[in-house]
Amino acid sequence: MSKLEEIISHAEQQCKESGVRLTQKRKQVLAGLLESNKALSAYELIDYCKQKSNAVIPAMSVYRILNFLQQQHLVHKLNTANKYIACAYITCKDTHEAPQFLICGQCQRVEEFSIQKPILNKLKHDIEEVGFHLMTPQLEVNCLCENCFSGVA
Amino acid sequence: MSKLEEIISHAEQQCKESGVRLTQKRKQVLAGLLESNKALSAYELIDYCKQKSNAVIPAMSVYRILNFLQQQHLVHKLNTANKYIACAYITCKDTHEAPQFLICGQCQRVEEFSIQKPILNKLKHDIEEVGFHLMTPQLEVNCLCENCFSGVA
DNA sequence: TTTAATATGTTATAACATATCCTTTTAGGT
DNA sequence: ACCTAAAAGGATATGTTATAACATATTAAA
Repeated sequence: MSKLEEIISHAEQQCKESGVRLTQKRKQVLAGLLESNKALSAYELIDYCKQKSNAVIPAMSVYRILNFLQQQHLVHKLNTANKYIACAYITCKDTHEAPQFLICGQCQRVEEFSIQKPILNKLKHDIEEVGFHLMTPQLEVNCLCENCFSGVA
Repeated sequence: MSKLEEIISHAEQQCKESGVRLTQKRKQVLAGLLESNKALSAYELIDYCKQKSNAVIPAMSVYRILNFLQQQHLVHKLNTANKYIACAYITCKDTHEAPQFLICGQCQRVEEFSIQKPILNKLKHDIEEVGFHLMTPQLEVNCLCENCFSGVA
C-alpha cells in the first residue's frame, strides 16, 4: 500500500466516523492535491486532475469538493494565495483545526507548522486586551524559504 | 482644519518628503478610505467615492492608486479579505511597515494593532528553525469583536 | 517650450468564486 | 428488488477581484 493510498484510506476512515462520504470525485480531488505536493488554485487542481487521471471535474464541483474537504479538515485554504493544500497531518490522531503556514513569497513553497502553545496563548491574551476574541488562529506568514533566501540575500 | 484634512495634509507632507506626489485622485481615494472608516474592496471604494464626492474612478486607476498608497504605507491591504484599509497610524512618526490586524469574522470590523516585540521575535525564531525566513510579518487574525462575541456566545 | 517621466483613462481579459437549477447516485425503509 | 428522500454532482450563467496592454493627459525640469 503506497503512502498515498494509506493517507486516502485514513481519510476515508475519518469520514466514515463523521458519517459523511468520501466519494470517488472527492478522493480524486484529495489525491490530486496530495500528489501535487504543493498548494494549487482550484483551476490548477482541475488541470492537474485532467493531466494525471484524465478526470474532468467542473469548476463548480471542485469548489464544492474543496469546501467539503475543508470541513473534514483534510484540506486547508491559503487565503492570502487563493490556493488549497492537503493537510500535512491527515494521518495524525490530533485535530489540527488552526494550522499555521509559512509561505515562500518567491517559489510559493508552503510549509505547514504548528505555532507553540505559549505563543498562541500570549497572542490570545493580547488580542483580548483590545476587545477581540480569537476564533481560528490560522496564520499565513509571508516568508522566504532557505533556497530563495540564499539566492536573493 | 478637520481631522480628515489634517491626516490628508500629513500624508501629503510625507509624500513630499519621499519625493512622490499625492495627486488629487490619490487624495480622493485615500480620503474615501479614511471617511468610510472601514475596510473596503476596490469596487466598494469606487462606489463610495462616487456616492460621496461624485468622483468617477476607473477600476484600473483605483488599483494603481491603492498600490501607490500601500507603497507609501498610507493604506494596507487585508489579504485574507481582499479589502483595503487606511493606515491607523498615518500621523504617527514611527513607521508601521508590518501591521497586524484583528478582523471580526461576523461584522468585518477591523482593528489594527501592534504585536509585541518579544512575541514577534519568538515567532521569527521558531520559523527559522523550520528553515524559513520571516519577511513581512503582517498577520491577519480571524476574530470576533466584543459585540459579535456577546451576541453569538 | 520641448521633452521625458509620471499619472490616468480605456478596453479587454484573466483568475477566482458562487448562484441556480437540474440530473444522477446512494442509503435505507418497505 | 423497489421506492423514496437526501446527498452529490453536472451545466450554465454570472459575480467579484485583479492585471495586461496600449492610449492620452499632466507635470517638472532642462
